[in-house]
Amino acid sequence: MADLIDILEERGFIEKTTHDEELKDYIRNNKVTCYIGFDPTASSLHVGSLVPIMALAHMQKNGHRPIALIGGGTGLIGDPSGKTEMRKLLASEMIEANINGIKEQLSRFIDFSDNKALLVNNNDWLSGLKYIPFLRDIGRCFSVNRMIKAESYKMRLDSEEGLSFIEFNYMLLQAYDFLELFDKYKCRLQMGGSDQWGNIVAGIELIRKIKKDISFGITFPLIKTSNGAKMGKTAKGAVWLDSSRTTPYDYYQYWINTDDRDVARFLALFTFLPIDEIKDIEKLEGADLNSAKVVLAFETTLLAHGRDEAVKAFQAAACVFGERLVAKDILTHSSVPRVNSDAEDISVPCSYIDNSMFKLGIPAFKLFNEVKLAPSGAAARRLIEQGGGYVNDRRIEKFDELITSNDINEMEILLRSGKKRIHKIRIKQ
RNA sequence: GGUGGGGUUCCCGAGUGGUCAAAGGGAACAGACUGUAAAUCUGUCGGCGAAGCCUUCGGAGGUUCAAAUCCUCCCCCCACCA
Repeated sequence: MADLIDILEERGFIEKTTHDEELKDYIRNNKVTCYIGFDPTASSLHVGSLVPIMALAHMQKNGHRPIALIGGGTGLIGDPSGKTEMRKLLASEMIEANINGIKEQLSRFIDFSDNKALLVNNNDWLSGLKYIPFLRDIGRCFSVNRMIKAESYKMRLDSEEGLSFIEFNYMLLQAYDFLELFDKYKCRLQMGGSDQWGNIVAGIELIRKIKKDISFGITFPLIKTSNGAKMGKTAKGAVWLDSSRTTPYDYYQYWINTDDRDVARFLALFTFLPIDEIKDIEKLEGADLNSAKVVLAFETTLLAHGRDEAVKAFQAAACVFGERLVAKDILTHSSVPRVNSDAEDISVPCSYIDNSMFKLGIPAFKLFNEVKLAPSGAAARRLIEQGGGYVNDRRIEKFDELITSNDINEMEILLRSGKKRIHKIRIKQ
């Protein structure tokens, strides 16, 4: 069995582990079951959850059994770890809907067939807990003195907002989850973000106290871009894995715009390309990295949305920004197209507008607002006045310039905002 | 329950009667430069076809020619005390 810890380590997944040596031995010599929890706070996961997802996928690829635990029960409470503010409490119907969305997304990365991986919802065992027995059996194992020293609570304990009792309990519930999975599935390993360290250790100790048995934890580093921004956050909000929230094209573009310094690191974390090939990328500099970014964008889109969407996004980008061929000798395991393709910009955002609109003409700024290239008429106006508005690659000079039938090419008009955002209008007769 | 301090535009945060669509910073957007990168510089950054008008400073009323700013009531947060 391949040495999973080495693989994860090499690819940048590991920040800290408990019992380093015992953990390595355990994984080397056993088919292990391991779990990671996901919060059902939204109906879709986003790029920020990709590290744990990829970690589970690596587990599976190396012959182990991952469990994705969806926090349907704990989601009703909200994890305060490392957060400055209390989460809004979610209604249980919302959570139920979110769980379904998340399930589907996880299945793109992890194979849940034939119990090769499990998906569980902790609501199944948490919602039926009885308070008094829980306090007696589980609560007694926790020292409040220790808990209030936990790093994960520190921020909130120091803050003005404080920490509510319900949140303070979160640690017990997560520890109980681990115990439950240990019992049911012999799951001895929990992984999670670095903010989960306290919760993970709490579970390990609970298992030791109640079961007199050993278990392990691994935390991932918090992945930031070299710019210091959190992964997957843009001004428009998170970059989602759900194609109806973030289109495959935008998803692709998100990765294309990766900072130079992050390309190799992200290839290791967010694709399954062989690490040796990725190491070669580290030698590249400057514009040479652009090919590697194409591969990164292609592979990540492939994982999240499938081959067809990845190819479409690739072609759309070629159409808008010019074709960029990926050299044959880099990242050879990637299936990114490497020869000239008949570029078709099928995944460019597009809307259909009636021909009659253009008979009389429509002021450019209204059109930009209409297709949502600008959030308001005023914003569209500013955009164009500052020279950022284009029709069919021609800069628009006046904000109220009329866009008419003359601007239609083969039943299409291409609008562009700045350098990167485009929108296609197809004409309806 | 008592006392004190707060709630300002996407975020942080100034503003204590007109000069306030509201300083400053961040984020964002556009331009120049570039490689769909970073950094830097410049401009913009509530809405309206832009003239002026409309909406915004926790909520509802009120005082005033004029209210983010003063008064009343209410809601929420925080600290200390009980």
